[in-house]
Amino acid sequence: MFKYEQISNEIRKRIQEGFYSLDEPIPDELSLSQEFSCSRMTMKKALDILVMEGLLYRKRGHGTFIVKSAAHNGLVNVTSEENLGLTNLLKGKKITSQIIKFEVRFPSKEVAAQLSIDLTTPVYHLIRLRIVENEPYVIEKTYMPTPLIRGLNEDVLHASIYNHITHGLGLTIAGCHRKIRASKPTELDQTYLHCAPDDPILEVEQVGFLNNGVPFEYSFSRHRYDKFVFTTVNIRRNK
Amino acid sequence: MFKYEQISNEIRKRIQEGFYSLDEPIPDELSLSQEFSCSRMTMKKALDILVMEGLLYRKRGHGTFIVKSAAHNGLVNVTSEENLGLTNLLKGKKITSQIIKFEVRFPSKEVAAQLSIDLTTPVYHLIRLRIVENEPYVIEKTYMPTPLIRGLNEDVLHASIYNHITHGLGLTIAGCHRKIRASKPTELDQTYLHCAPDDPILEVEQVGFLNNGVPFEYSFSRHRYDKFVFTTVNIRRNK
DNA sequence: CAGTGGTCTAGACCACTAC
DNA sequence: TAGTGGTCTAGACCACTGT
Repeated sequence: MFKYEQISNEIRKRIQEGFYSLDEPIPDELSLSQEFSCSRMTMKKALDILVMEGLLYRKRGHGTFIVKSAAHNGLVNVTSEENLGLTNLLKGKKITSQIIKFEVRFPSKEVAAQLSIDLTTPVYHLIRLRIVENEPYVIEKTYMPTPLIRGLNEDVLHASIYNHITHGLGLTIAGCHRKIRASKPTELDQTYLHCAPDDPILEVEQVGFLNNGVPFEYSFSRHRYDKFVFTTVNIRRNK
Repeated sequence: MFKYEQISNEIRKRIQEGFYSLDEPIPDELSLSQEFSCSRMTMKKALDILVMEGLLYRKRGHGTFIVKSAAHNGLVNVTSEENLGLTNLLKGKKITSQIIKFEVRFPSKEVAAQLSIDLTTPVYHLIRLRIVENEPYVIEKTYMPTPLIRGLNEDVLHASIYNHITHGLGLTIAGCHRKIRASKPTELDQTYLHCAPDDPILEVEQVGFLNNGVPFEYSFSRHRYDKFVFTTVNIRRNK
């Protein structure tokens, strides 16, 4: 735990508890760096985190302020933009998986391109239905390079692939690129998600990559439209 | 234009032009800071930008590498996460707007809460159909506080509200919070977007806020499912 | 061990804002 | 003019990786 993390955690707590007034700037960077016994650069880095989280904004020559819409509702979009897999997102709920397909294949051109592998590297091709509290939520179609994601078996597929990758294989997930769109339900969707022919689907196409920049999964997740919403926080970079 | 921006632009150009090998790390931070005659902190900040853009990744104790999936396709998701309005997104295309509703009202509880105003502050309530090259693309329902967004008129509504806010009013847009979901088409959607009763809609609920943290718009944009896809890049924060 | 990136410091000057 | 945040420096030590 680094100093700037400790400091930003402390200030986040203060914001949430109403320690600072909403109508005035919080103390300036110099004062705060003295209070926390750190340099101004470290203070700035701590505040940077809260700015990125949408809790604070800065006004040059004026001060640093609390974003009102972040303080007035209880949500406080702390560390949005996670991608830990459904199992970790819905902790506490009973999640099960039905395996619809579990094969090894050569990749199509498209899949090979997305995974940065050649056409002769086998990939897992798997389709899972994810069920939350006995209700179908999402169908995931996933491609993963077999040399990278070893030891995949039915036990893993019934639990959490992400936990297998991070804990079982010791790999570190760095992030993902996503495309989000609306789509009409396919036959597969209707069968497994129990949705009507006119129920829309929220589809997320995703390339996940590791710590070392290697793509490890290319997936299409098709979500029931009444069960999912994707939230993003966009902050403009400093001009 | 700051030094770290110049440097990150130069390195981005190099990556895109294949100046650096994909199999080796790019030069280390000390060498680069010497090449660009800057401190290591500034070099780090320049590289930070490219890491956030998904072009580079770092491996502690090893070096800084180019993300293969970013180099091998021409897309190179540079400065993703923009929110400049349709007019600026689709530059070069002919965009027109049909005004469906343009009223001033007192806000509902929900709208007032999202805009951080009280129930007695009037808001613009407007609905626009945005048409690209003579095809309907999206219906936008927007609420904006009248004291904040002054000078709204039909000319502005037919052009670009975002440009009015930034150039006309001299305000600076800082970012937005978005919720993205799939939805069934309403009567309004079907009428104006010319979509079938079973065509899904991609809805984006958005609170936009200014430089000074004040929310300036609360909107629902309903997109034709065959015209839009939302792209996000998620990078895990340094652990 | 040497080489890398990650953090942190104690200053400096600049740009912008309000008074 | 005084106070703020934004940038930048020249160094330091630490954590991690490979040989």
